[in-house]
Amino acid sequence: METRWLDEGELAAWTAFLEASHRVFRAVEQQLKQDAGLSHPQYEILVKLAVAGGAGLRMTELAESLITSKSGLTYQVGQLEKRGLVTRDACLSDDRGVSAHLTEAGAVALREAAPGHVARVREALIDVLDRDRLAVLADALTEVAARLRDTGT
Amino acid sequence: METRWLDEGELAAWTAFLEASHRVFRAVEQQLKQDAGLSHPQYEILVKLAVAGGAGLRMTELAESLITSKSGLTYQVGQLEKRGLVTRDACLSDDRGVSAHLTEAGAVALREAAPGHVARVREALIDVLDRDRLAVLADALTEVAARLRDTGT
DNA sequence: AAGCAGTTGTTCAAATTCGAATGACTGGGT
DNA sequence: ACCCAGTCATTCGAATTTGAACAACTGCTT
Repeated sequence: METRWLDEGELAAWTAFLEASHRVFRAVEQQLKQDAGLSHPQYEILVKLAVAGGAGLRMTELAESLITSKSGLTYQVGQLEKRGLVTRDACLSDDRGVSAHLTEAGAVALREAAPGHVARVREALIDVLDRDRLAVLADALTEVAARLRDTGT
Repeated sequence: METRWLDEGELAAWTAFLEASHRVFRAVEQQLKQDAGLSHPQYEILVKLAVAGGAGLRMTELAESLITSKSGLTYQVGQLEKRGLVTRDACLSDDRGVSAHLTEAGAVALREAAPGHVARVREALIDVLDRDRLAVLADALTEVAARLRDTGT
């Protein structure tokens, strides 16, 4: 099959996507590490667990929602557990399972980290765009994510 | 200062950005590794060097355009050099400098890898969006990238 | 109730990433 | 000519990531 190369506009879109993603992640990562001593994956784990509430979350659910490998998650949760921000408990309904919970210290750490993180997210992405472009961006990327999610990617 | 939390739309945009980025990178990474035996960073190095042509590129220039650390680049270029896809030569005008060049084998590897890569990029991002949304996306992310570039991030 | 394919989470080794430290060199000012 | 702050690329160790292999368990089927 003949390759359909990217035209000028398409290439610009791809390039911008690459550069923006890298730079935004870098900016966020740096802020969190510096001000809260957390990596972005770690911060995301805390957020997901906070949202989940008392019930906690299974490791697999957590790994899927973070789009990371299971082994990577095991490692990161281990790190957070060492610091006392997270607990791992056996699952009642499924002996194979493990569910992670936010500790009180974890909730505190999240509360303290959140304002600086949100500020950086605004600075790097949200506040750069006007309402309309942001809406289109959200819509477009939601669809992109959804497609890949369904593909099993 | 009082924190300006993200409203519903803003949060949706940030979430979509996170998920889409992760999934797109993952998809691209997987395709390249599987079909061409290259990591995405490695592929990008080959592309930049191909564009640069005979003159090659300084390590620092390369690192900046790839948005990676210099030490990370040294490692990856080392890997490519081992495989004979890239050469490192002393810089004539600056004895500290090193410039990287694409070898004939590197050019071949790139030619062979490109079609599959482009196809995956289309599938994951470009072809998911209509012309208008793609244009807005490109425009928006170009600005996001530019801001962070200027900030030194 | 026994088998079995599939799921769950961890462990392991290998690959990659980063930042700090290093050694070499540049360029301009004195 | 000499110094000195700054740049260049690499090296090093530590942290992180990944996939494959593994052991334990589920729940369906027979």
